[in-house]
Amino acid sequence: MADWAEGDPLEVAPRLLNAVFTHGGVSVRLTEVEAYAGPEDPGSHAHRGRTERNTVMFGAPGHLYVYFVYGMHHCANLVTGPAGDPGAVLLRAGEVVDGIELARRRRPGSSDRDLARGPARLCRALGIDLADNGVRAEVVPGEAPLRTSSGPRVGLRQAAERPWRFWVSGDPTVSTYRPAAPRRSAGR
DNA sequence: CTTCGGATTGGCT
DNA sequence: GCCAATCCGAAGA
Repeated sequence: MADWAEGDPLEVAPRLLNAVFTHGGVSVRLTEVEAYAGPEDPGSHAHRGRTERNTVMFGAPGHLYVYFVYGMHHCANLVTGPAGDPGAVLLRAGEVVDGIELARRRRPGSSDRDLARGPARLCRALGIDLADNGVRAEVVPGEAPLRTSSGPRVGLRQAAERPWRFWVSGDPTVSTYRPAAPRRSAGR
């Protein structure tokens, strides 16, 4: 991997569409991603500065930033830089194009379409967990999609209006958009 | 197809 | 203590 996947995450994110990401014996063609900029992006884990969890985001581009959410799920980002800047792109969904038998075993009961349709599902299908935080990412460019779309990022309460989610228009493996779930107010 | 609520743990204030 | 870059199953249209 090289220059094409490094730099401003807002520029890298659209280029990752149709690229093939391989991990744990499974390959996916990426169909949906989200850009997370540096400390100035209120939606980024890097917004409040460097901590033990997000250290990888502040390191060299080309590595995976993996984190654990909701007490049960993992999500994977490609760190893009630019160097010294904690930019990253969340890998939200893809189509399994190799190693599908292995992916099916990791996600029993799932249809092929749903194997990597969603950031936590993608991690499960590729066998990604915290042990993979900081490892080098294996990504090769693909043909530019005929059409792409962009819109608000999913599940965020901060900076929810920024259209920093990118996907391949009309692709069936793109996850369905859901706004951030409002938290139940106290006392009931 | 849609909406709704529960699961479950680590990170941060 | 509060909350999260989510998923799944159940129930309704």
